[in-house]
Amino acid sequence: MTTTAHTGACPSGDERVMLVGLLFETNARLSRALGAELEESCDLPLPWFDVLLQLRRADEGHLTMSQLADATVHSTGGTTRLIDRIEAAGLVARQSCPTDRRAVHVAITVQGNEKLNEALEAHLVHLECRVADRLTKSERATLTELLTKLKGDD
Amino acid sequence: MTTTAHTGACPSGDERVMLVGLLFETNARLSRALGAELEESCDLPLPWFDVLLQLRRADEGHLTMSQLADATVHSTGGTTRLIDRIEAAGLVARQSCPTDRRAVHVAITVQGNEKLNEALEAHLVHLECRVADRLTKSERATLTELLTKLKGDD
DNA sequence: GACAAGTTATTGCATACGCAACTAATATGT
DNA sequence: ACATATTAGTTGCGTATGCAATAACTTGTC
Repeated sequence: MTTTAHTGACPSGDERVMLVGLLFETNARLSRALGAELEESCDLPLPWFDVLLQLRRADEGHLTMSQLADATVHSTGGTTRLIDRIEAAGLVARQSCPTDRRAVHVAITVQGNEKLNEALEAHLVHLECRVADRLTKSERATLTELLTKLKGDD
Repeated sequence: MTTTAHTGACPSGDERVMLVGLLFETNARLSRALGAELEESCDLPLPWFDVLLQLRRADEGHLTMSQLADATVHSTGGTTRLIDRIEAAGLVARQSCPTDRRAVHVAITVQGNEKLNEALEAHLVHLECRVADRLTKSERATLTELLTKLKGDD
């Protein structure tokens, strides 16, 4: 009797299973490529870029650690360490929240803003080859719509 | 003079930047949720599930380490350790390749096959809520098509 | 106003992963 | 044929991250 096998009639090729597999793979390849390119051109890790972007988009110009953790889909513990590193590099600053002494506001610094501008400029170039050359504007709109639905609210 | 700022006219809201951000976020939330559910119901980490799935889909019933690394989008070093763990659990087996003595074939074991069947069954239930409830069959087909284009060949 | 229960952030610990260096085997070019 | 280049896999090392426990604070209830 052999110790291995590759039979099995289970739906390993099921359309939905394939779809999420494809989503995971596409994300992995794209984030790997874009992350390497961003690191190469700007010396900025992708997770740092994500943090800076979330902060710039924030209404008041700052977010709490929890909000940032949720926005970047990290644990709060991971976010603490991530912000530690970005803050040590001078790109963001922690500030005490005036209305809740447990909370910490994270804001982007002037230096962080400059870095983000530089990174966005490079990122857009990379996106040209990796995204715009592969999907038309209307396909991108459709994809945005479908991903928004898929993401859900949780 | 303040040390922080949140101004900046750069295209942080650019349609393409938003799209890849959405892709990353959707992937993170979905893989976190599905991974936790799979771990909960089958005690199987998502990366292990991915490996087993890739092996079952492989033509000959086995893949080399390099093929597996590419299929799962990991480094070869990471794949070595990953297979170490899955092999220690008895779900896959390394075999020497008859035609190339550098290469190692990885095959799914009987036990791995059973585990995969169990996991697929559970996974399909989870996909029902997380995917099928959010996208119609035709939307899923469109999404598959767009992601395939976006993934590219690299 | 005091206490219980929930929330916010940080820390210790464990682990998974990538990179670069290395070894072994194979392919290529002259 | 032999030297060189290429490829396959493993290992050492560094690091990023999640989980669970903890401390500080807030909120709701009586």
